[in-house]
Amino acid sequence: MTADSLTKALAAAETHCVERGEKLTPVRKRVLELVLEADGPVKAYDLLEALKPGPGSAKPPTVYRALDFLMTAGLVHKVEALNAFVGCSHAPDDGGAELFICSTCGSVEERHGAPEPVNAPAGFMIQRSVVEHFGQCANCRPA
Amino acid sequence: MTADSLTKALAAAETHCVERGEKLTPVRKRVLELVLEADGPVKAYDLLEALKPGPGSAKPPTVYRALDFLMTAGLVHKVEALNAFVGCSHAPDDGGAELFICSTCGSVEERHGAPEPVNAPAGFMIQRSVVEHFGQCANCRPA
DNA sequence: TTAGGGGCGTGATATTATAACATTCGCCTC
DNA sequence: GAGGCGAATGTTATAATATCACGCCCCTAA
Repeated sequence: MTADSLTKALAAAETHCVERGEKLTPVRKRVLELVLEADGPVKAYDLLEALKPGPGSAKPPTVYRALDFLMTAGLVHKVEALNAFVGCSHAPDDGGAELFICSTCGSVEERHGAPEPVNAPAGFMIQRSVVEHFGQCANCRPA
Repeated sequence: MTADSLTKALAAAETHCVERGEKLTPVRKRVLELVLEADGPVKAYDLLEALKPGPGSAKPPTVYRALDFLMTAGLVHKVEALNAFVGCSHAPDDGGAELFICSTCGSVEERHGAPEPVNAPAGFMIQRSVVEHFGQCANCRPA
């Protein structure tokens, strides 16, 4: 992500939060920035490291609270299979996304609006779906 | 799962392993049994507790090694979003399954053969997919 | 017999995440 | 301005999940 688009994304995130009646505080904004800057999924404790140039502040709850907020706001997704986090590249419209993660270069592509599963159990009401595909992206695909 | 079908499942698992040139050792068999007995996803450390009636044996690596083996053999699936494990209810044919997990009663339904995602990035080659749906099963669904 | 490998025991430690309580800050009301 | 309230954050500790590293035992094949 370029510096320019990063700035835009942060501004858009701020607007999005305000519309929801919430605040994108400095800590939250900084965490979002770090997640967006990364070129792939980021670990919570890597964020924690990045957050503390100074001596004291930045303990685990700090980063987990920020991540929780950002996930609830739809600005960040958790990659469950990696215990890592990625920035949401779409308009933060809904809660669910389909992720395509390249195991070679770490890039993540995000898709929304996947169809309902065709073979769900009868009467099952889906509330949240985790869909993560791991493999090789076009660039990393072996010839 | 009834005691009878549990016995059958264990026998089938044993056969399956032998066909693959592998051994369903007592530890592995006991772990599989515990996973199958449970009526929902099981945590590794709960298995660990269940494994040690005696004083010494059963440390984390024991159960994780057994789970790794069983997952590789296709006998157990990991629920990534829960860091928990479920027995495979199908013939252990392939590596991927689609899971429907009831958040109320904890029951898990498993489906195989989901269609390829319709909107994958161009050229992306999927190697492994994690698909987990959380919600309410027909029995637990609010009226 | 003697390696060699697989499976497992064991102790230590790494990694991921949360609980519980204190503090600060803005805001509203009185 | 004083006081109270709630949201956000700081802080300490600990829980929960997972792996590393080493060594032993057993089997088997040369």
